[in-house]
Amino acid sequence: MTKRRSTGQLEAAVLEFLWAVGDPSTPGEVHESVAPDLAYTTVMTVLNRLHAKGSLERKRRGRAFAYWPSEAEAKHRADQMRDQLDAAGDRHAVLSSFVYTLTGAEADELRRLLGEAAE
Amino acid sequence: MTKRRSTGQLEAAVLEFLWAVGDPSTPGEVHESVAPDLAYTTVMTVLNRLHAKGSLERKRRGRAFAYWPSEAEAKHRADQMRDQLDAAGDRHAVLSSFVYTLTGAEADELRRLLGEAAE
DNA sequence: CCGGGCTACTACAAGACGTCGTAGCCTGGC
DNA sequence: GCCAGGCTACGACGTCTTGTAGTAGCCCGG
Repeated sequence: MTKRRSTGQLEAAVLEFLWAVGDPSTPGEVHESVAPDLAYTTVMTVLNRLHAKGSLERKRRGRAFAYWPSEAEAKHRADQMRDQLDAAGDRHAVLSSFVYTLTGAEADELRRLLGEAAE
Repeated sequence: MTKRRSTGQLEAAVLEFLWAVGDPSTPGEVHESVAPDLAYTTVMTVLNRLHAKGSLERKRRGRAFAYWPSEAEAKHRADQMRDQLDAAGDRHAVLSSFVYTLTGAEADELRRLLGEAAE
C-alpha cells in the first residue's frame, strides 16, 4: 500500500501536468501520466474538484470531459507571489529578502524585465 | 451563529499580529487584539498548534507562555515567493508576469535592490 | 485562606483532500 | 442486433487539519 500523499500533493501534481501539457486532457490521460498507481476514479475526483473550485475548465470530448487549467501557470504563480507581497506588513523588507534568494541569472533576468518596464 | 472563519484564517491572523507586535505576547494579549469575539481558549489552542508546528517560539512569562514568530515575516514571505518560482515550469514567464503586477514604486525599489546586489 | 480569574489540556465539529466502489453507458466483436 | 468488456461519472468513506469551546487546576488579591 503506497503511503497516502500529503495534503495538496495530488491536486498540485495534476495541475502541474495539465500546465505542462498545454492541451485539454481526459481523466484517462491524466491518470496514466500523473498517478498510474492510483485508482482511475481518484484522479477523476481530483479533476472534478479542481473544476468545481474554478481551477480547471472542461469540455466534452467523446463521452468524456477534457480538462485544462483556467489560468496560465505563470499568471497563477505570479499572483501567488503578489499575494505574499500584499499580505506583508513591510513590503520593502520582503522584496529585499526575496532578491537575496535569487540566483545570478534570475537577477539578470529581473533587471532586464524591469528595464523594459521603465520605458 | 457567528460564521466560522474559513480554514487558515485564524492562524494567519494570529501570526500576522505577532509579526506586527514584534515582541513576545501572551495568549491573553493575542486574544484581545486578534479575536475578542472568540473564546480565550480558542486562541490558546491556535498558539499551541503554531508552536507545535514550529511557527512560533515561546518562553515563560509569569505563569503564562509568551509567544513570538520563529521566523521574520519578510523571510517567510520571501521564501513563499521563492517556492512559487521553484515550482514553476517556466521561471522566465513567472518573473515576467510578476513584474507586471508591480507598482511603479515597487519596481523602483526592486531595481535599486538589484543594483546593490550587482556590486 | 478563600474565591475569582486566567491558563493548560482535552474534546468536539466541520471542511478539505486522498482514495476508492459501484452503477451506467459506449464501443467493438459476433 | 445483441452481449461482454472497459471506461466514465458520481457518490461515499477515512483522515488530517483547523476553527471552536468546556473543564479542571493554579495563582493572587482581599
